[in-house]
Amino acid sequence: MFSQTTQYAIRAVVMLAYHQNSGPVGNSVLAENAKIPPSYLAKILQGLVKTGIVESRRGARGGFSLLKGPDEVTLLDVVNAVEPIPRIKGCPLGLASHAKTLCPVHARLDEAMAQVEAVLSSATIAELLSDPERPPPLVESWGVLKTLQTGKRS
Amino acid sequence: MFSQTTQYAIRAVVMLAYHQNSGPVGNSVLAENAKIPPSYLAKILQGLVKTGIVESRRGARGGFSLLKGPDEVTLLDVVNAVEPIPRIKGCPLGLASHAKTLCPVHARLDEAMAQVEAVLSSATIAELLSDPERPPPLVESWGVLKTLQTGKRS
DNA sequence: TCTATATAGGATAAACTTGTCCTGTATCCA
DNA sequence: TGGATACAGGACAAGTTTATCCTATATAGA
Repeated sequence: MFSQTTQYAIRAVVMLAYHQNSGPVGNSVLAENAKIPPSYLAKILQGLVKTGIVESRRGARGGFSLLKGPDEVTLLDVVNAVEPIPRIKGCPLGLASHAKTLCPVHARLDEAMAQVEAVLSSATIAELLSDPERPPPLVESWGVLKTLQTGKRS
Repeated sequence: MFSQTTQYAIRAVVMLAYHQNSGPVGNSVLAENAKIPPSYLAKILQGLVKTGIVESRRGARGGFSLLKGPDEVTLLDVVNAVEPIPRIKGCPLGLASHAKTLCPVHARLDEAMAQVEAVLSSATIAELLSDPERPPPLVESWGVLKTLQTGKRS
C-alpha cells in the first residue's frame, strides 16, 4: 500500500529529525542508520529537497537536514511529497453523470483515502519521536541515539 | 494506492453483481461494460475464481458469475482477494525491541491500513448498488442496466 | 458425435518501480 | 589555491506490474 520509496522517505525524515541539532547528515550515514540502499536514498532525498521538506548542503561537511522543525512536519507531508495519496475527485471512468456526485463505489474508495490522510496528518514527526508508550522509531533503544548523534563526525 | 488490478477487480465484481440473475457473463461482455482490457480481465477473473469470489463455467454459454450473493461480499473481500491490505504485524526492520509493540511510526502506518479495511468492509456490494443518494456504479443511469441485463444473449 | 463457444494457462512484451554507478559541481579547509 | 568531501543528475539494469496473444481444454447444443 505504501510503496518502498514512501517507506524509505519516512525513515529518512525520521532519522533526520533525530539528528536535528547535529548539523547536516551525510547520505551514507543516513542510509546506514535508516537501513536504506545508499544510492537509492540519494534519489529520494533529491525529491524531498525539491518539495521543501529537506535542505541539502554540498561539499565537505555537507549533507541533509530538515528544512522545518519536526514539530511542523507530519507523515502526510512526507508521503505527499514522494507519492501523493490519490484522492478521487471526478469519476475515473469519465462518466458524465458521476462527475458531481461519485458513485457509491468510488465514494468508498475515496473515503478510504481520506481516512489515510486523516491518520497520517494526526501527529507531527516530533510527536512520533516522543511517544512514551512506544519504542523510539528506527532504533532498538534510546541509548543508541547517543551513538547516532555523536557519531563519526562530532 | 489501489493498484490498477485491484480497481479492475472491483469493477468486474460490481458488473457481475448487476448481472446476478442473468446467468454467466462472458469475459468480453464484462470487459466492455466495465471498461477493462479483455485479455487482462481474463487473468484477474482467474484469480477471483481461485479465491472463491467468482465462479466460472467453460464452453458455450459459459462465463463468470458471483459465487456468493452481492449482499455477502464487501469491497474488502474483493481487494483482499487480489492484493491484500498489508497490515503491519511485526517491525518491518526486524528490530527486536519493536516486535511486541510497534514504534509510533509503524503504528500509525498500520492504523491507516486498519482504517482502509474498516471503510472497505463497511458495506456490501449489494448496498453499494442500491444507494438512493448516488448514481449507480459503472453506468450513466439505471436505464442502461436494462441493456446490460437483456443484452446480446437473452 | 461434431462444431462453435468460451475459459485456463503459458509465453511474451511494454511500462513503471526499484536500485546501481559514474561524472559533474559545489563547498570546506589546510 | 589545491585537494578532499559530498550532493546533483543522468545513464543504465533488474524486478514487478500491466497487458497481449496463442494454444489447450471443457461445455452446450444441433
